[in-house]
Amino acid sequence: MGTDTHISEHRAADHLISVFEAQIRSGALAEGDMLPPEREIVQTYGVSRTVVREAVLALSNKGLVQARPRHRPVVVKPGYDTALNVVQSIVGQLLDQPGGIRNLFDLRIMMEAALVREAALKATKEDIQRLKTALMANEAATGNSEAFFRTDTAFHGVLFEIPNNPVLPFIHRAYTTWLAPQWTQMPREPQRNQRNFQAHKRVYEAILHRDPDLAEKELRAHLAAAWDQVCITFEGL
Amino acid sequence: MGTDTHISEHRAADHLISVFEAQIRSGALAEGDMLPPEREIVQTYGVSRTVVREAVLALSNKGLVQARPRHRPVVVKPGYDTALNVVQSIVGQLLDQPGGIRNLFDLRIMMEAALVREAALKATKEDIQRLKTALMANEAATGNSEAFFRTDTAFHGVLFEIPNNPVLPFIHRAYTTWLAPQWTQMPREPQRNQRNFQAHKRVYEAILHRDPDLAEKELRAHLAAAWDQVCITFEGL
DNA sequence: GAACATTTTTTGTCATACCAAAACCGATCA
DNA sequence: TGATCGGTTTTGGTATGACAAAAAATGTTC
Repeated sequence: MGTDTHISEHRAADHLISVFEAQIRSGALAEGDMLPPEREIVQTYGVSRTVVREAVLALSNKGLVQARPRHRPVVVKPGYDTALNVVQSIVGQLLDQPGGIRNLFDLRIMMEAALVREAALKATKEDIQRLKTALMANEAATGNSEAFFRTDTAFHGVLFEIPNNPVLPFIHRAYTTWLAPQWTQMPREPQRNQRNFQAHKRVYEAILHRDPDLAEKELRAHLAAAWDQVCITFEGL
Repeated sequence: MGTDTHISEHRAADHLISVFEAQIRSGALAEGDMLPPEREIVQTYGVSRTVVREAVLALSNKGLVQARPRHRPVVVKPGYDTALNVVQSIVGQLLDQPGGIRNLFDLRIMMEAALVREAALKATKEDIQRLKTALMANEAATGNSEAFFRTDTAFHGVLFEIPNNPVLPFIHRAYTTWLAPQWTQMPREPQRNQRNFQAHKRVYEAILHRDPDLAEKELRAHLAAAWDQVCITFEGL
């Protein structure tokens, strides 16, 4: 019931954390800056090194600073790049849930179906040109499974870029960085690559003809086939 | 495994972290169990309390244990609930980006447009009944802005439940828990509530008539109006 | 001015100590 | 018997000091 957030009680580190977080967000600590040495923070804020280290560690885990061992922590502006790491760990957790793979895959289908609809309705000439370029690269790579995988994700990536919403490429990156390790070890015969390319081509042509229903249909068929591949590869369903 | 940043150099805490993480995932440490006392871990693994505390803190930040001050950390199985907190912080970061509000709102429009399409095509009788119940509660609350907000999100929540994908309600919760604080302080005259309810009703009826195109159109109109409200409330665009 | 050797910082880790809150336990009392 | 109350033990939060090793800063030599 009680959705936690009982931050009621106070640890000394929490204060330090919020102080630095504010300094980072306000720009007092710019990106690339280094945090002061631990002993200096100790003197400045009158706390023990224990607390300082705890606070810095928390900032590091929050992604606000990047702390390599034996190096001073470096400030990183919170943004899409820093968020990516966290999202990836989230995706990992979601995948561990029962049916996680299927659920995330379904979600991807839903999102990408919506994407091709939008693309069919609102893609600019430049968008379509980029799609075509990606498609041609995809075709050229049907013989090389490794290269085909790259051009495959690139083609889908263009779809995520069309709505001009930076959150979408972000999601795509989070998804593919999970996918990549699993996908690459799947057997990919050239004939299957050829079939996938043809599917991409049909989606592209539906977008070209400004037919959202057809684009969605082709996209869903393509991803359903991809899911079958996944199923065959990982017996676990 | 090392989904994290750089596995380059070794901190002593990293070992402990992976040990406990393995124990949690394998079930050796079940949900609700408490981690051993720090001093016991010290003796077991032959490291200092500094390292133990650092490891526990990291586990806590990872969401694998829930550590209230002065209490023993309690093991939590990674799942949707634990992931929620992290996602909320991510959403916060994304909102801080330039145009973040607009981008996330657009994303929501896109997702929910896809949702009502699916609902119009595949909603069961039970789904439609739940939608109707939520709609009626919504209508009954047009006079009370606070209650209307609750029934409003509940109605949209039902939409996220229809595809039977637990990730979708998860996303909805992450979205609304951000939205709630901002939304509630918006002025909501009953007349505006009435208009929002009518919009909900039109979406519902489109789903009832199995008309995905109309459902999407009504949903987009509804959310576009909602965005105008947001714009009016927060000058910052 | 560049390559090398040396000194100083700074982090990572350990050990110890103390306080206060929590948990534990036994005695008391209804 | 069972609940309550008080004190004792455990345990987490913090402080302090120390040391090794790596990094950074400095100086030295060619």
